[in-house]
Amino acid sequence: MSVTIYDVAREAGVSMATVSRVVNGNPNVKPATRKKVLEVIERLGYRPNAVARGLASKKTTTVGVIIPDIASAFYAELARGIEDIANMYKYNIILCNSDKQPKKELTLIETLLEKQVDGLLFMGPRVTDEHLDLFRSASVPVVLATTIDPGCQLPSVNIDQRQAAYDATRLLLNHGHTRIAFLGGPLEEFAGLSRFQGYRQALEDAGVPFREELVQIADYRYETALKRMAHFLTLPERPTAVFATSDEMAVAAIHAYQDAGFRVPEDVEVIGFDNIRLASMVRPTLTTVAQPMYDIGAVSMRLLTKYMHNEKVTDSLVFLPHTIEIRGSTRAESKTAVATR
Amino acid sequence: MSVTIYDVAREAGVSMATVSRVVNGNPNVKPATRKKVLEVIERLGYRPNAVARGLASKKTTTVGVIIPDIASAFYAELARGIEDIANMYKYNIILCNSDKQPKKELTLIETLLEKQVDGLLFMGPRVTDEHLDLFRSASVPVVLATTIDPGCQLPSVNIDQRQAAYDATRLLLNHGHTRIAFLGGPLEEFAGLSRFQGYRQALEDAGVPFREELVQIADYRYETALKRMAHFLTLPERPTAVFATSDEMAVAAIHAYQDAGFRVPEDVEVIGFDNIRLASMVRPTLTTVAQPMYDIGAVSMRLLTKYMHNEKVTDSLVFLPHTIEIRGSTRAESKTAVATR
DNA sequence: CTGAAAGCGCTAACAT
DNA sequence: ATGTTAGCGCTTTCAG
Repeated sequence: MSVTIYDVAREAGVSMATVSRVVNGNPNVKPATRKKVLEVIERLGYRPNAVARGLASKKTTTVGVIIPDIASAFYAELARGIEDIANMYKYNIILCNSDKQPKKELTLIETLLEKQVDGLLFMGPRVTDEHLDLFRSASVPVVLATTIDPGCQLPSVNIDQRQAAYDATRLLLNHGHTRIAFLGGPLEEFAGLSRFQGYRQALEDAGVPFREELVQIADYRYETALKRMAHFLTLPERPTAVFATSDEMAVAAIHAYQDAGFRVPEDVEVIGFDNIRLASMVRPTLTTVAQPMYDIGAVSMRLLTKYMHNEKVTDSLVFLPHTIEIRGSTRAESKTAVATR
Repeated sequence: MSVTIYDVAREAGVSMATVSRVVNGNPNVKPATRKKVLEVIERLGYRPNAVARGLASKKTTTVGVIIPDIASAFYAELARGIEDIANMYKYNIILCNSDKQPKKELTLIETLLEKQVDGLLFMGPRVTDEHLDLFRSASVPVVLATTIDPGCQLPSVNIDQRQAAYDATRLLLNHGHTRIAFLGGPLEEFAGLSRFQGYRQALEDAGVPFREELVQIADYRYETALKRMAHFLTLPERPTAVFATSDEMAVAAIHAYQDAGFRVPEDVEVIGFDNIRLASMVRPTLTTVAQPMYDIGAVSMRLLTKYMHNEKVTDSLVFLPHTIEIRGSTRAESKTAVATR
C-alpha cells in the first residue's frame, strides 16, 4: 500500500519518532538527520496520514461550517471570509449546506462532531434548544455568525439588525414617505424579526402609523418577492417607497414597479439589504444597507480560532458596523450614511 | 473524556465487536442484543469517532471538492448538485476554494489526499501535468467537472463548450449581424479557448470575416467586462451584437450600451452564457446559453461514486446537453433552441 | 451470533 | 538528539 512513517524511518535508518519530529517541525533534530529524512520523504513520496494523526493527537485541524445556502450571494461572500481566515490559521473547512432545515442542521452538526472537527461555525435562521443541547454535548467551541441564540450564551458575530433596519426605514421617512412598504423575511427567524422590529420602531418614532397591508413576507429571493409585490400594486393607496430586506427582493420591487409603469426612484424609492454585488449590477443601482459580509465571516472564524487555541476572549458577542450605501434607487437629496456601534 | 465504543460494550455487557456491529448495521446480531446495545448507546450519548473509524477501515466517506470560486453563482449552483448527490450516497464534502490559482489547487489536492478523502472532484481552469502527477500519486478516483485534461485520460463531465459558443454566435449571425463582438474569458483556460474557437468557427462557416478588434478578454466578472466594453464603444464601426461568455459580462455589455444611449435589443443584441439566476433578474432579461449547472455537479458526483464503489463505468467522458434560453436581450424573430449531443 | 485480538498510521510521553 | 513504547477508537479477521 502507500508509504507510511515506518517505511521512511527504516529507509532513513532512524526511528519513526524522528521522522514524526521532522514532519512536525520539531526543532530537536540534528540538521543532518533532518536533511536525510527529508530526502527519503521526497524520494518515497511519503504523505502523512491526517486521519492517523488526528486519532493520535486528537486534533484534526478541521472546522465544520454550516451554511444555510451556499448558492446565496450573501452567504457565499461570508464563506470567503471564513475560508481566508481558516487558511491563515491552517485549518481546513468542511462546508455544509443546511438549506435552513432544522433537521438537516442537527444531522450536520452531529456528523461534523463525529468527524472530530476542532470547532464549529454555525449559521442558521434560528438556534433552538436542540441546537444548544447538541453544542453542549460537544467538547469543541462553537461560534455563531449572522445569528444569535435566545440566551446569548454562545459567542456570535452579527450586525445590529434592528438598528440597520431602523436606519433604512429612517432614510425613507426622511424623504417624506409615509406609506413605506416592508418586504421582509420570515418573522420566525432571528434576522427577519429583528429587521421587522427596526422598521416598526422607526415608523413609531416618526409618528407614522404602522399598517398591516404594507407588510409582505417572502423568502429573500427575487422570484418570490416579485409575487408578493403584486399585493402592494393593487392597494388603493400604493406605497411610495419599499424597504426590502434583501437585495434580490429589492430588485424585484423595482421591477414590479417599473413593469407597472412607475419610475424608480422618481415615483417610488427602494432600498435593499446586504449589498451583494447584484446591487451594483442592476439599473437603477440599488441603495442598500451594507453588511460587512466578508468581515462577518472573517471575524467569526478568527473568534473561533481563539477559542480553539484557548486564547482569552474579551468580547464573545461581536457587532460589526453597518452602513447605508446610497445609489440610484433612492433620490439624491440625502447623503445620509449611517453607521452604528 | 468522551464515551467510546468500549464504554458502551462494558455497560451493555457485550464485546466491542458487537457494539461495532450494531453501529454499522451488521445483521449478525440477535435482536435482543441489538436493542440492549442501542439503549446503552442512547443513554450514554455515544457518538462514533469517524477518525478512528477512518483509520481502521481506510474509508472516510468524505470526498474533496475543489472549486475555483464559491462566490460565483455558476459554481455555487454546481456545488448544490454535487452536494445533493453526495448526501444521497452518504458522503460528506470538504469544499475548497482555489481562486483559480494553480499553486493553491495543488496544495489543496495534497491536503485533501492527506485527509484520506475517498475521492476527488476537481474543477479548475486548466489541468496541467503537475495536476496529473498528483492525481496519479493518489490511490483515489478523480473526476473533473467543467474542465478536461489535455489527454482526456481523466473522467469528466462537461457541456460541449465549442458547440455552445458556436450556437450562440450562430443565433446572432442568423439575425443578420456581421459585427459580432466576442467578450470572452482567458484563452489559456479550457472553457475560454473552446468558446473562442466556437465563435470563430461560426463566423467562418457563415463567411463573416473575423476581426481582431471585436474580441475582448475579461475574467467573467461584471466590473471587468464593463471596462472592456469601453473599447467596443469607441470603435468607428461599433459591433451590433455581443456574445459574452458569462451572464455577468453580458449584463455589463447591456449596461455599457444602454449608458451610451443604445437600446437592447432594438439597437444591439446581447447573448450571455451559463444561465445563472441573474439572467432573469435584469431588464431586459438575458438571452443566454444555458448550461445544466446543477446536473453537471450531480452527474460528476454520481460518476465519482461509481468509481469509489468500483462500479463499472461505461462513459468516462460525459457531455451534457446545452440549450439557448431566448429572453429579452435578443430580438424575438427567431425562436431557435439548439440542443447538442 | 458473539468475542478475542491484531492492527490502521501516527503522536507523545518517557527513556536513553 | 534520538529511540522505545503505549495508546488514540475503531474495524476486521478468525475462532468458537
